[in-house]
Amino acid sequence: MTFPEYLIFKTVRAASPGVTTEQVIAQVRELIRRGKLRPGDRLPGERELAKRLGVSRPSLRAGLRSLAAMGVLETRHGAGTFVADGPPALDSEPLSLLAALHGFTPDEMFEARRVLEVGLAGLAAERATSEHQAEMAEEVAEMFAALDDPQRYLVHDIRFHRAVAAASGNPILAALMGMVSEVLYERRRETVARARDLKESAEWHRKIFRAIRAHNPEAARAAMSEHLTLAQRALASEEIAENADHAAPADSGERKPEESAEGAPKIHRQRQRAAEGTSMKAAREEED
Amino acid sequence: MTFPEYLIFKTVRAASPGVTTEQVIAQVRELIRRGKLRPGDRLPGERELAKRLGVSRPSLRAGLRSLAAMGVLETRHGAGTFVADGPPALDSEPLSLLAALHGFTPDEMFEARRVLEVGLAGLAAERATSEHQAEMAEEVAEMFAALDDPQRYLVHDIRFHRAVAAASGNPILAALMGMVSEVLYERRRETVARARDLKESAEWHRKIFRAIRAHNPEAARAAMSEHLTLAQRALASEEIAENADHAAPADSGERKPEESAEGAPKIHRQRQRAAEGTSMKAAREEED
DNA sequence: TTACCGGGAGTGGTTTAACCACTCTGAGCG
DNA sequence: CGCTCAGAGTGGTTAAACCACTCCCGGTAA
Repeated sequence: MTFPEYLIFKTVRAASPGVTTEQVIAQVRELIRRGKLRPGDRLPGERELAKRLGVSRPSLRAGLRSLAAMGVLETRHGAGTFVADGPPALDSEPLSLLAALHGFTPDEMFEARRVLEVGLAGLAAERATSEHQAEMAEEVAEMFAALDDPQRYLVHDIRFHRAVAAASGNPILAALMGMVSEVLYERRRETVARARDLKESAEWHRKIFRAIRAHNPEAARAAMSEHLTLAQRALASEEIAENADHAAPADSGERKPEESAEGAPKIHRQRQRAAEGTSMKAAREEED
Repeated sequence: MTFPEYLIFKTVRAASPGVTTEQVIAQVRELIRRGKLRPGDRLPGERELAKRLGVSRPSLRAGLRSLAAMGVLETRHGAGTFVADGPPALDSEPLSLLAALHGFTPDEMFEARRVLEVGLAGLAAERATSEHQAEMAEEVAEMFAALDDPQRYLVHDIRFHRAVAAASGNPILAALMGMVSEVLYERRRETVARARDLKESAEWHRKIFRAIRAHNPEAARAAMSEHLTLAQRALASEEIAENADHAAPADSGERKPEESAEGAPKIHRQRQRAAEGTSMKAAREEED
């Protein structure tokens, strides 16, 4: 007896510019902006929604997929389509691919992270509540307890920085920091086994925590900056050691030779004019 | 005579987990990470690509659409699908929707922007080349020349900040700044007509420029911070004036009454467990 | 020779209709 | 009372066909 009763979704065909799929996106986007759709909400089924909007199901699906790639929607096979909930977060995948596409260096990534985290540390020192302080203290303690287990240490390292971000009270900066960090951690997970000097790292985290607890923004910023500079240096040396093991793999992959006669371009190269549209997607990690 | 000669794209059906579409995404992602696909490259046609990967065309399209929503690909009707080129940029749409979804305040957005731009200004002061300095000087001049034309002023305002970002030498921070700024400018475009005190704003930009030219990071950071604080205050007062005109529209939209019998939920509300995937999309703006 | 412009080939965009795979729920059974 | 499993409803995939748009190339006229 499902009835098209309260029809928030109205046919969108009339007087709408652009391609059909764009209309679907625009429709859902407006519902979100108007507050009609809130985190956790479940959308009507694709068949019904397509009927209501006056578009075919594949077109509807294309639109929903774009929104899903943007992190706005989540689809669960067999269950339905939902508005993303959970803490505000931006997908790291677009940034990761952007990095691969334009050859961002780890140093540039670290620099971006330092700018963000130093700012976050300063804000956290101004605003951290006792709850946030307790969370940071907890993670610092866990780090000291995991000095002999790099993998476990890394988990609490990440959580500490996440706690600082939360304590800053600025969800946008926190989301940006998370996005950048995730890309960096992708690389770090591979070399973390070689991590050394965890003790010194833990000490720096404690220093940051104490400055935040003391509500001393300048000290917090300085400590965070110093910590990240050291971490960057440590990571660089680890990767040098890594590359020393198996001779520089660089770009030569384990891809089959696959005859590439003369410098023939693998793909038609062709210039294009500027345009629009983008999206991103990534995998979330769980908390133990 | 198009021949499947150098087949970079190999069938992906064998031993691949997850849904079909994900395999397409993973395949293209890997090609990008391996450097086989570079900005500006044109992908094979959808029909051929689908055949090579061993998936149906709709599935292939779904994957390509996700990547397009992430900003990695660009499709042009009648022309083809291309790897995004141009300056590294992140789509602002996901952030914009995230803001609508979680109710970010303009103050929070401005704070995020200040952290980013103050950092960028500091880096620019350390590294700006004479070309970058010339660009900034040009925009400052244009701003002074457009004091009586808020719309035109705004254009050069945006360009100045973009120039500073470019001068910082850090494309990641520049992309993040652009993403945040774009969301802010969406709102500002509406109230810019009321802009006042453009003279003072221009003076601050000049101050920032002079600090960067003098390679004085601290002065550049301070000037940028002050400028943004003032801009934030000005925007706030503009919006107050704006709301004073037409009585607070707030949430009540011009949507038809459309019977919403009893507080019935418009959409089935239903909790869900944490998951993954996201995406975003937005429109690029052109240069005059 | 040069400039224009028309058409066709090839591209992405859309639709239809059907089937598959997964999830959730509730009726029935133990 | 608790478990199980079948069914309904969900998103995921495929097929084949057609439409709309771009681009380029060849013919034509200046």
